[in-house]
Amino acid sequence: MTKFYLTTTLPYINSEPHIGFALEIVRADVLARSHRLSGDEVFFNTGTDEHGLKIWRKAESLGLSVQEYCDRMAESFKELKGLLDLSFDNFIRTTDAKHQAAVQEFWRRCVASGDIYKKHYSVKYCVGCEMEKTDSELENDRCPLHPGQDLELIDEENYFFRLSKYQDKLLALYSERPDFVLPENRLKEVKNFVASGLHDFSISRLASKLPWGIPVPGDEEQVMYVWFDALVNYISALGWPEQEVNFSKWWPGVQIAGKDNLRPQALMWQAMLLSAGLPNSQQIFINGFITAGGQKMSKSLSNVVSPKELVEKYGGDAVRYFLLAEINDREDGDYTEDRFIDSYQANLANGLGNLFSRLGNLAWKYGLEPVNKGDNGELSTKVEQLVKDWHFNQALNEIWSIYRQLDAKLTEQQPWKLEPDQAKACLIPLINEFVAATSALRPFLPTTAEKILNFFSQNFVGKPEPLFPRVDNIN
RNA sequence: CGCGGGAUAGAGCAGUUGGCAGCUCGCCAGGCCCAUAACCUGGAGGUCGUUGGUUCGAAUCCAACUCCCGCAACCA
Repeated sequence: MTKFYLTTTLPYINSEPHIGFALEIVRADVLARSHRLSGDEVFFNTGTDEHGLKIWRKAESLGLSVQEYCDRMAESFKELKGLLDLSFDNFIRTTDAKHQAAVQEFWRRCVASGDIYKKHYSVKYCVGCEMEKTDSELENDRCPLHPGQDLELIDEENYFFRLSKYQDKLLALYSERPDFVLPENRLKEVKNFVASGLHDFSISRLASKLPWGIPVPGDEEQVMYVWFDALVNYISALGWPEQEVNFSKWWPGVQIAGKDNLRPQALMWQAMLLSAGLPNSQQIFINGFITAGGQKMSKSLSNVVSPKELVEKYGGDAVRYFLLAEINDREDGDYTEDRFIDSYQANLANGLGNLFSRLGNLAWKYGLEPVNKGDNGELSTKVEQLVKDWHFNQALNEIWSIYRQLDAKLTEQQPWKLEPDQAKACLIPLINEFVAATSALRPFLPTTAEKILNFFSQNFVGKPEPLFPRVDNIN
């Protein structure tokens, strides 16, 4: 039995779940389910990233205590499990005591490797924005949003991580393992970036300015910067450092992340692991973004799509289907409600749903015997392999091409015109084929696949219920 | 010469090693009537962003160019 550890990134809880995170966790879920079905032992981790100034301020603006705010948001993210039918085994919060202790131990290990040092750090601060500004954010050395105000210079002492030390080791890692980051152009991207030279980065803030963070061991005046804190979750979730056995059983694992997370995951985190003397991740898959009508989703454009609203309207499997079948596996994908509806109507209502009704009705009318779970070895092997290579679009295409063939065969063979015995003889192979194809569908649309398999594996006591109502009946 | 992605039928996209341009939706015409007014068959519709090169042959390889979109370090 093979062991398989898979984790999403931890979404930052400054806002409600985003459709982009739904994409990430649904893909992870398909991979986890697929591994379980092939008999692997799976540990699937997700959770929430809860520290940092933005969270602190957000809670303040809502008049909540920061802990209360975090608790509410963590609940909101946990709701995705039921809504999207997710099968994660662990939900970690970076405010968990166990995680905080692990991060502090991780910090000590990096200190022991000589990779953490203190230095003065001067930063430009815009009073108008109440934000630190980097040079790249400035125009003519002024904040573009508040050009009338002079920037303040703040001189602060922070801890830095010696990222520059790991340039060669990271480059070696990338060349030794060509599938370390997928898709390969993302590996190329991070490789180029590392080759262009790395600078050390600040990993702490003054506690007086940032009260919501994990204390730096041995320095009460400083708290850790959120990235350093959050990345460690991938191993603290496994019980590191106390549960040594469990940790080495699962780590290294596979990570999935959005393309904005390429550097933190494939670069910073890997350098941190090297510093702490731990093995690098096994593989990192980078998702593209979902645009809304071709535009980047952002709060200022108020075009952010909520996965929860979509699920409430169309159902969890419908949302899973759209994300898995219509969003490109390797590049950005686009969402519009029209696109969603078109796909839903064609593939789920008129496609799979209607085919199920056709076959289900005929099975009931002709009083067929229950069908044992059929097997299409060729199809399931192919689909399994496609999933492991993160080709979700193509995997679903393979299954749907069987469904289309079955629709055509039914129309061609017209069992409803035959004598009962002949009709049965005609239907049985078709239903077997349908059940076998649907068996391969289980990791993608677990609820729907289960309904179909259950229907055909029992005595037929009536007409089947529609799986996906037509859109005109939803609104 | 900052990094990377994209440009293929009205729309959305596939095209793995170069070998007669495909899929889904939409549209038109037939068929079927088991089924969620669903399903099936056929058809119309493309100088594969531009220009040049390699080749018997290029959407595919090479070069230059045009347009669009992300990112450009402490930003989930």
